[in-house]
Amino acid sequence: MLARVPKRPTLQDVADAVGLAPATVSYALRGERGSDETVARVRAAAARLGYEVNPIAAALASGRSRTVAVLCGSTRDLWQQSLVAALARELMNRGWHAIVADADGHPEREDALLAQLRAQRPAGLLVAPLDPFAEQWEAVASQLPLVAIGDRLSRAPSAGAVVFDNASGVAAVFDHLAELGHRRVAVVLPRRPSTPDRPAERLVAREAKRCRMSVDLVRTPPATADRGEMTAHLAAALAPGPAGTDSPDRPTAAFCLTDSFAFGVLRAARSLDLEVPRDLSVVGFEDVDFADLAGPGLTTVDWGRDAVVGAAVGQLLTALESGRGLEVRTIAPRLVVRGTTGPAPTRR
Amino acid sequence: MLARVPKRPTLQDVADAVGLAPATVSYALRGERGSDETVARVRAAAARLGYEVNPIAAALASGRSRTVAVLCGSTRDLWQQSLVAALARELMNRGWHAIVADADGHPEREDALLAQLRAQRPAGLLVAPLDPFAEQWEAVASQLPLVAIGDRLSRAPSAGAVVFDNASGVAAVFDHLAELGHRRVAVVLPRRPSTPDRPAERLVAREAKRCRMSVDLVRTPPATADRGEMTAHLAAALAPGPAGTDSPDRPTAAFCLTDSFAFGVLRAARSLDLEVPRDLSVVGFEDVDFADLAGPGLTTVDWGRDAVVGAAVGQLLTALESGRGLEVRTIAPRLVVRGTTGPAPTRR
DNA sequence: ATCCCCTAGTGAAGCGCTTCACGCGACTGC
DNA sequence: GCAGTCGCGTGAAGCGCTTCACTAGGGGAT
Repeated sequence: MLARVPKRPTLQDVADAVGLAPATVSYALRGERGSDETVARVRAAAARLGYEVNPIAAALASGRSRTVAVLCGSTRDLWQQSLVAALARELMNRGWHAIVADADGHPEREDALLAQLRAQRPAGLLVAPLDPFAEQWEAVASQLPLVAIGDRLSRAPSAGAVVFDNASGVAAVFDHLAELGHRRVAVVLPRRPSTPDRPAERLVAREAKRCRMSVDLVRTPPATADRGEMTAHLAAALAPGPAGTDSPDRPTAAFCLTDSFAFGVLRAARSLDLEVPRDLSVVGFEDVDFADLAGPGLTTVDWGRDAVVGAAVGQLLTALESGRGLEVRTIAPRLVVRGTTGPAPTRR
Repeated sequence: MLARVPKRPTLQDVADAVGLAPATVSYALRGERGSDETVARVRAAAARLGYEVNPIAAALASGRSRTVAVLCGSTRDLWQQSLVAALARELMNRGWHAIVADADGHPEREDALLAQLRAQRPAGLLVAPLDPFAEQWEAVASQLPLVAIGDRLSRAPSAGAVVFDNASGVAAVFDHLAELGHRRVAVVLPRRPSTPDRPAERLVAREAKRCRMSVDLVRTPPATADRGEMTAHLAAALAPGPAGTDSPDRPTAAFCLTDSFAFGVLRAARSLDLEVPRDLSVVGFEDVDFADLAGPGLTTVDWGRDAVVGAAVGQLLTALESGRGLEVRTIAPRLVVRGTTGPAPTRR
């Protein structure tokens, strides 16, 4: 038989202890009303009794809670995994709670998940890379403060966002590759059937033109448990053309819009017997904590996870606590040159 | 001005719709009572109205919730990060919610975090690697179903656990290294001042003896944002001794009890100009999703994250839903040989 | 001295659900 | 035919908090 759970003190207990009404105690603890002296007495009594408000009761009574829902596209993606962990940590540190969900790579599940999350009556919502074009966001954002991370939600003007200055990031990458003499670069991006003409592609096209480079667009299936498919796909895209032609008849650099893809390219390169960076330069576009952990270190565009998390959580909580409005903030990325980029192989 | 949030239907609304008492509806929706016909009618009405129970009100009234708190030592640890993400996903898929917190590497914060989590009145608790010897677990486990992951909580007999059969994992590693001719191995483990004589160390000592190998115990600071400290520490431990002595006067293999440490060793090796696996073999002891992502692929002991998550969540929810007791389950690890281990360098 | 307003504090009504204790009719067994 | 059961359904009491509407008293302005 389990020991009985010791009963926690309630607001009423504190009220009895100080000889005031529960309402007074409630106001005092939140510092909303009451004389300084009363507030002090109430706080002291609460501390003495070990009282803590029951957030569930508070949420029911007020219709609000100190809980934020975090929804992301897939925690199998390394960047998102690290992002979600950091978001949860930051929320916790600020005295809030996170309930997290991920669509696990199935965008069609988003609706159901969102409903499931909202059933918990979160005070706000943080959404990490999902389909930013979906119509639903408009309805959601009009009811619940929402901050998107990575992309502004084009259909939801009232939502806040923390976006990356992709233009400068992409420009930095192309400059870097151009300097190293690369003239043909594979751009690896996710295969997203639903959103044609993505800004990222236009950006890439523009920068490539500026640097006078040709681009192979490689649309890649997402990282699943079985990475074989992704690797094979990338290997096919990076393999040299028919023998006898000018070597290398293939991109000499790969620019991956996700670090997972970059790791995929590294695997593909190994399977093709291409040495990095001698035969192939590889650039990522995130900065998972461990991009520099293994091998020669991945050259990558660092999105500054901590800055992003700070901006997103800070913005949301400020809006929640002081009613200020949400806005779109831009975080400037930084190119981190490590070991996977080098001079383009010279033609023999 | 925001559009008004459409009022959600309540239990009362459903009751009115079917002409029954709220109590009846409540029982019917949970399938606890009522004739089949009534249950069907109630369910139909609920579906028609788009009714969903308000989990907050339910939690307040019943003192229980479909929420599980997940507490871990540090989501900066790659394994734990991936574990937490998988736990949250699994819980969500089963219709439960996760609220997560991590001590961020500060065991002394655990108490406060636990209090913060428990204030949310979770139905159960999932704790990933933290100090399993702490006394507090006893009190916690006696009040709240708790499943530990990675270590059985020695002070809390009523807690469930999913543990790894470390003995067979460690044995496999030593066999593997012995077969490759290694005679001196560095064992890299976390620096945990408070828990002397850890079983892991005894295990290592026993297996080393069995395989007639000598061991350098390397206690390493945890992976912080600045990985320099860790790398330097490891480099010092792996550097050859004074020149002129029998070469290599250093461990020829490193066995890391955490994959983060393995990546640290890889960095240290690079800084020492040791080639892996020619000069130094490296074995990890986890299997973060991406141990095979970069470089030659890390030889590692695979803890089978999905099996672990399934066992932990399954056990906890079964206990919660059907009142069955908790138990200690053991997951057998698997040695995955990849590219970071090879024959010991021969003495010149 | 009068009026008004402002502040501190309070009573009571919920928030939306669960659950206890009970009424009622139908069924069983003798 | 009658007490004892059993299953269905219900009224009402909370769970612990917030918040509205209000009272009482203490200035300041007039």
